[in-house]
Amino acid sequence: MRKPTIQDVARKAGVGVGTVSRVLNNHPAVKAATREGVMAAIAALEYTPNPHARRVAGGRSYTVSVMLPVLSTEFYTRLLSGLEAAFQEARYDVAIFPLLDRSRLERYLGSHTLAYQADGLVMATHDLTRLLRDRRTLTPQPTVLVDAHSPDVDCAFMDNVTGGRLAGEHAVKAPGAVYAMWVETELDQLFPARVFEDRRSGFLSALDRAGRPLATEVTSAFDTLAARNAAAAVLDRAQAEASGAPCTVFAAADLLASALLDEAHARGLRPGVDLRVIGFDDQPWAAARGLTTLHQPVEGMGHEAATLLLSRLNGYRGAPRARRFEPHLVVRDTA
Amino acid sequence: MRKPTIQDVARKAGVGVGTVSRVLNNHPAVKAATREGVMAAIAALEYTPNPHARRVAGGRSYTVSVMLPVLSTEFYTRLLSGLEAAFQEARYDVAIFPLLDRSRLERYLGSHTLAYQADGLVMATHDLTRLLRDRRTLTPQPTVLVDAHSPDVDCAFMDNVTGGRLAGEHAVKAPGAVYAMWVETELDQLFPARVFEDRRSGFLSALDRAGRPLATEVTSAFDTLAARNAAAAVLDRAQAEASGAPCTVFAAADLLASALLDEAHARGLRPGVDLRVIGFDDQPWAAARGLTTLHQPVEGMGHEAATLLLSRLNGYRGAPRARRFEPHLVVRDTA
DNA sequence: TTGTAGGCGTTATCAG
DNA sequence: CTGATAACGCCTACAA
Repeated sequence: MRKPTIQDVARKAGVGVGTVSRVLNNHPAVKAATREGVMAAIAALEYTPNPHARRVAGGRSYTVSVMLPVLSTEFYTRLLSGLEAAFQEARYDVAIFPLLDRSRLERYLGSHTLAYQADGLVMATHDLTRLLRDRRTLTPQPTVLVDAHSPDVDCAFMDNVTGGRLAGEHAVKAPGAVYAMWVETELDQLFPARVFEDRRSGFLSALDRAGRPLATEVTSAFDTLAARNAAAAVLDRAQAEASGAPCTVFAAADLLASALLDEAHARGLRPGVDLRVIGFDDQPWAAARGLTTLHQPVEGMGHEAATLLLSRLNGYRGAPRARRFEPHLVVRDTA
Repeated sequence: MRKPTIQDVARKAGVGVGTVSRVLNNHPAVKAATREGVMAAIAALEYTPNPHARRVAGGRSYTVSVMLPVLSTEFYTRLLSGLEAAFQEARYDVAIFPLLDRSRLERYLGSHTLAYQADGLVMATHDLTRLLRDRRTLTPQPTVLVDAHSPDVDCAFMDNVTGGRLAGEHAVKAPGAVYAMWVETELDQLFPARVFEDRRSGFLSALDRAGRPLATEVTSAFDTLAARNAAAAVLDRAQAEASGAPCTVFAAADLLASALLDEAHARGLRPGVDLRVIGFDDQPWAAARGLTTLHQPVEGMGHEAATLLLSRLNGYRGAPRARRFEPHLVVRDTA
């Protein structure tokens, strides 16, 4: 029960291996009839080309590596979906390298897999290009950044400043006082990121432009309990300072908004009536709870990053390209 | 600046490629002097063997695949460390496949990487052997289960029943009432796991053997806020039912124990004096907070799983082996 | 448009 | 012990 090889396919289809190879790499110069015969043989034998042999033969391995921080947050799940969809379409496999901690990074740097296996590399959130270059652990291979940007390489990133600005512009449409809840800057010192700083600066600029002050802002860890406490703190302030119009609270992540909704509910406050809430992320449950929030085209960003890399793999030479993605406001019941 | 090949090394060392290959695979039949010369050449050239070529020629790629559920919990980080350490020692690379959702599983099943790249497969927590066999997506390759068990394949697993029992035996050493906090059964229906059921059955059997009743038990989601609420519920009960002796609470996960400690503190209760707390996991912070808890040799389990797989890869044929690992109680201040 | 042959970097076999 | 040399599965000229 050996795995079938290109030889087997050629024999079965009654053609030469060269022809099989051509249909595999859909080379144009193959007669339609021949192609179909080969395809049939491939299907019959359940043949899959051996990527290692492909790689050795001088070509490519049709796999790319993706390095990203901790998985399991919705953002990275969606990002991975976007990337994988695009790569799969182009018949590329993806190898995942989660950067759980520093030692793992070291391990990857010395890894054969990173150095050899992949035809290209996508790095999410953290720009490690310089690090990799210094270590010269890998033959320079096409690289693309996603959810991060650098002038040196292709990148696809989310414009969190714009996201914050959109939230701010929506917030000031109502007369009440404005509050905000932020997330503490990233946990891991090794890989600083600045999404929340960006959201904040966009938000503040919008308020500023409207001549509106920010009443109070609180910062919370990215965890449900901390969020609930922060929500309570905000509502304490808001209720103490209550003027006529309902206040607006911008929660810079839906996790925070969820806690705020819970806390408001516990206090008998009706979101959308007694207070306005604007979230950020548009998590799956947001629609059900009527949360007005910012939707990020995360899959789209992943897809675009993959496309950028694929174009390089197909030989594109040119200056680094930057693709910016904008969140958009989804207005629902809470604001 | 082409990457050096085995040819380059052979030339530089003044030997044949066969010899270089032998030292690479540390074949015994190489004179020490020759070996050193080759090693020197390898170092000088910064040569690294091309795993794809190895695969094509010799049949093995020196990489293994690891399929596991969501990363980012401490347990899996430690598990991965144990696995990676052992594999790295044997000069194997590891490819990680996070099973974030069902669609991703489908994707993996059709993946070249899973089918070709790996010489072996380790599956954590979920036994997907049957699924893979049915799909026959891959040439049957050596497989090992870790944190799960099955009579059909090698496995290394944690004995949670024993862990629960140890907690129970420690709990009944003191006279007060006994309470327990459990974690809701796993979120994802696709991959049911039963760690908490096991911990519970061990715990209950110990109480039973000691002729002691369980006063009250509560179940919580695996999340800090839910845990805090559950902790409050337990303490409400405990304070209402208070007898003379301090009660004992077994929190089946340190996440729960942490919330319990917080809630106790908020109520002015002194752990270790006014109530006893036993956790489970021995998370990094447990020592600092003086938490009595169960330590699991997670890295050891990972290491052993890797060792089992490596022995298969080295040709071991024999009945499936099961390696059981036991948590042990770490007694600190809280109980 | 297609088949044949050489080569990719290693391992494995087989003489010496 | 070691050096040739034939695979390994595929791609890519080159020739037909």
